[in-house]
Amino acid sequence: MKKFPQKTVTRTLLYVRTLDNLLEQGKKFVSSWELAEITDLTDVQIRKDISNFGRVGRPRLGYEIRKLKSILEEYVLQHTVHVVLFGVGNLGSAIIRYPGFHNEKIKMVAAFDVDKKKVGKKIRDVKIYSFDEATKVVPKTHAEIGIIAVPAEHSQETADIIVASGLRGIVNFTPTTINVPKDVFVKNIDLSIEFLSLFCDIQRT
Amino acid sequence: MKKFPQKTVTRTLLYVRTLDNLLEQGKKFVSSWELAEITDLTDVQIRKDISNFGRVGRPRLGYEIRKLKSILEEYVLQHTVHVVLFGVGNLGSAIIRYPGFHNEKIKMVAAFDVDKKKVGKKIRDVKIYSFDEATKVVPKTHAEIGIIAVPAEHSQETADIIVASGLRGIVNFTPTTINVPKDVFVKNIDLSIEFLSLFCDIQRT
DNA sequence: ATTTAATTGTGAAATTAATAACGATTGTGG
DNA sequence: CCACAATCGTTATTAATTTCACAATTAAAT
Ligand SMILES: NC(=O)c1ccc[n+]([C@@H]2O[C@H](COP(=O)([O-])OP(=O)(O)OC[C@H]3O[C@@H](n4cnc5c(N)ncnc54)[C@H](O)[C@@H]3O)[C@@H](O)[C@H]2O)c1
Ligand SMILES: NC(=O)c1ccc[n+]([C@@H]2O[C@H](COP(=O)([O-])OP(=O)(O)OC[C@H]3O[C@@H](n4cnc5c(N)ncnc54)[C@H](O)[C@@H]3O)[C@@H](O)[C@H]2O)c1
Repeated sequence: MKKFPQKTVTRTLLYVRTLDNLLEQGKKFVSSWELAEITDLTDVQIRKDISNFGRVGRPRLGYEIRKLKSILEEYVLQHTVHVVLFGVGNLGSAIIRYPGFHNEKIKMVAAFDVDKKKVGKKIRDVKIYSFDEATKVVPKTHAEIGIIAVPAEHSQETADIIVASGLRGIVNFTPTTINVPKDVFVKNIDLSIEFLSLFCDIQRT
Repeated sequence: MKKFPQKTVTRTLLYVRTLDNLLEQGKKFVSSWELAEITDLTDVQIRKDISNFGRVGRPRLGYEIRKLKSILEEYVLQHTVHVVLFGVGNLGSAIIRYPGFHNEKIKMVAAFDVDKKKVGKKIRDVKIYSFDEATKVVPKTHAEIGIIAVPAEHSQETADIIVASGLRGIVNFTPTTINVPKDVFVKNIDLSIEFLSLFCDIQRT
């Protein structure tokens, strides 16, 4: 896999999502300008991003949606991502029920909780295991990413279990920074910070 | 409010969160190096960010935590942010119950749903109103930010209601791009894209 | 009082990302 | 078949951000 600007990767995933929608609407071609309208970016930005993946557009017509989508996916979506969830509380339950995590792109394959009342249950075909079973169960699921949705004070021990289970990616919803070996990638999603930074944007105008 | 690099603002909010924790632990001083360890950034980055707000550190000792915190907050946390929620489903219910949205920094003040069974109920002291009441209720709450947590196909109409209610900020959890006037700020949180981009990071190593 | 070592603060360099400018291509209509 | 206008793709330019190098400061040790 060649390496592209990090931002390009994120936007490319947005393009794929958009192209999916356009396909559903029965459209065949789309121009960089139209994509810019939909995604709230600029047409130049979009052409620049796409140019990373080769010459795929046709002057006067734009991009053939199906073709563009398949080329982009080749670079950013080689195969299904399998995720496991740690902490089936308020947030975890919502995530486990999210249809966006039960499709051909992302599949949730197992969940873990310390609460004995939850262990053994199933939500949306996802079985809930005890935390102790993680290092044994996770490898069998072929998961690549673990989600941390436990109380903040247990985020580090959960991260340790995730690492011990062999996962290389973590999405951390707790408002804490976790320590992991440097070959493990962490994406922190701190909702409070998102809201506060948006508020700063508003104030500064 | 002066304007600082956008990235600096986000990190500053992270520093404030970290300083809060250190204070709770009873610490008095912290060095840029220690902050770097905790936040997983570099010490230079941290000093550079802080230098935007004046000379606050002391060589040989580091930063006095209480003082640093109060200076940073002066720039990024003038007062409580009030938020209202649209869509009290799986995700919305989790958010409404999140303690992080019921403190002196962020306060959820109202929720809205079209489901008659939910309207009139209360979760965590937050009353659920009907969508029709939004333009009347929201202004009374002094809210600044609206959250979109309705099914994706209703995101645009919800955005329209939020704008009509006079809010200048939107946090959009649906996997769609919404159209709003240019003086309204939108923060899109697309979990699927977060997961997929993390997966790209993993693959590229 | 002087030295030393740790630590901050900052201008300059390097990197990364976005924007602009413009040439190249090609479907369309005459 | 030719001119035209729309659209892509690429190179150059500018802007934002991070990293580097090092001077300035000062608490602590002697
Ligand atoms: N609720 C939200 O909308 C929201 C939003 C942003 C961030 N968060 C963060 O997500 C995390 C979970 O939030 P929540 O509202 O779902 O909390 P919750 O208390 O509802 O759920 C926590 C779950 O983790 C399990 N758990 C408890 N102790 C555990 C341990 N030691 N190890 C493993 N699992 C344990 C509990 O059994 C429970 O099922 C918290 O850190 C919170 O700060 C929540
Ligand atoms: N569940 C998750 O963890 C999750 C994660 C990421 C994104 N999302 C997105 O968040 C949104 C909500 O997800 P969810 O799982 O809570 O869905 P949900 O179906 O559980 O909840 C949707 C809520 O919105 C209300 N609603 C329905 N139609 C409405 C309308 N026209 N106007 C206003 N409200 C309406 C419903 O009554 C319901 O309470 C979706 O767009 C989803 O894609 C959800």
